[in-house]
Amino acid sequence: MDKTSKKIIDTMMEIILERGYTGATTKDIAERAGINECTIFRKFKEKKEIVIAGMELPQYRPNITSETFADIKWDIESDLKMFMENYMKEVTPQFVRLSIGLRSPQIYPQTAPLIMDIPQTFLHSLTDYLCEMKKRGKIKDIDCDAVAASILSATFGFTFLSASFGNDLFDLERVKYIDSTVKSIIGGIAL
Amino acid sequence: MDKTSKKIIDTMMEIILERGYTGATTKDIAERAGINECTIFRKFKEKKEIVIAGMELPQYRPNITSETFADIKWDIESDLKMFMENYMKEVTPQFVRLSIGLRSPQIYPQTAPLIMDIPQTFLHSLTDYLCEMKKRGKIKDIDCDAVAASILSATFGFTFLSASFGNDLFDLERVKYIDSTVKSIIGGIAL
DNA sequence: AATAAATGCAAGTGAACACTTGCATTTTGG
DNA sequence: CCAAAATGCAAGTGTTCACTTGCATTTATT
Repeated sequence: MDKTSKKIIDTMMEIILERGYTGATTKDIAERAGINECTIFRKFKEKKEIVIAGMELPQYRPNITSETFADIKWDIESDLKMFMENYMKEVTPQFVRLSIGLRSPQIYPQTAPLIMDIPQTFLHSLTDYLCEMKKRGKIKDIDCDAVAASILSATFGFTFLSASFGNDLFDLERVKYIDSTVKSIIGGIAL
Repeated sequence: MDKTSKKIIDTMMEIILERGYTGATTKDIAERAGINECTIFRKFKEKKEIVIAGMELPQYRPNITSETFADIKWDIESDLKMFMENYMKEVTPQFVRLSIGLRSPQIYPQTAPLIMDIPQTFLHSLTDYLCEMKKRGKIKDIDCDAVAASILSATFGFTFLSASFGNDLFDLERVKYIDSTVKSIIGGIAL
């Protein structure tokens, strides 16, 4: 990847974060990247291609695979924290904002699968983990799919809401949120 | 509100669900609504105004106020279910998709406050409720803000993910999800 | 230094879009 | 039935956008 192409991609992603895909005009990109507009089209066949190329860079694609959640200690508290922490480490507010910006009809079909892959991987790893913990007699006889769904939703929901509304909604550190959520789910809040 | 204006709004909202705000051209709207394009501009000063007018209709604005969560029995299980159910009853997948479609730079500043109001109301009501339950000695000595954040995130996260990915991600009924989530949070999953 | 590749520059193209206008026709309400 | 209001129709405006072209200039390679 040459320097100019990289600069174009970075600038495009930057503007998408601010104004979404349709709001990121090639003129804007050129201006902010400090290059000529026609250079963009010498590097990329069309505007779409910039984003697609960007999504292929590790920098813009959270590295969520089953290995992301492989460091399991078979201790429910530290493991759940690990799941949530590693998810949030990769799925940053920036990525969430980016994926919202990518929901333009022009490119959604091509970007959606890449985005959807992430919750799916989390869900499968977590479900497998919970089932194994149940088998080992380390947790109650729960519905693993449903509990995994709760934890994914709580993890994703916090990330999304923080990314969207910032501190206006929650006045809560990530670590504190994870701590409290895991504590509730493990020990319950009832007496 | 006259019939034609209503038809325009409905059609606009329908197309926004499919293709977002910028994807909803006035030509499309006119065509699908079975009216002439210029009629749109006789009813509304500009395209934006259609959406703003739509968002003011109860039909497109979830009715989430503190009263939505007023039916409290002071029983933690049924109350938490009530919170989650009433939220999900109002904040439908359709509304979530709509609010995503409304994230165009052209109208975001004007629609954002309306959308943000909803999680905020939920959060405040739920926090107040948890504090009161704590005071009454009905639940553990928890961090009410943090637990409320978990429950909001879990509720919103499920709604969003279902709206985005449908059954491809979760194969889980809403009722079952709520049941399981509340059960985990109350009783915990640890032995 | 010579050559080739990358980039700048300026102008432009065609399409799509929001929005307008003037006038004919239909619908509505008293 | 009649007047006023609402809508249709057809054509058009100006702007913005993605994308192009031809040529000059700079940068990198050998």
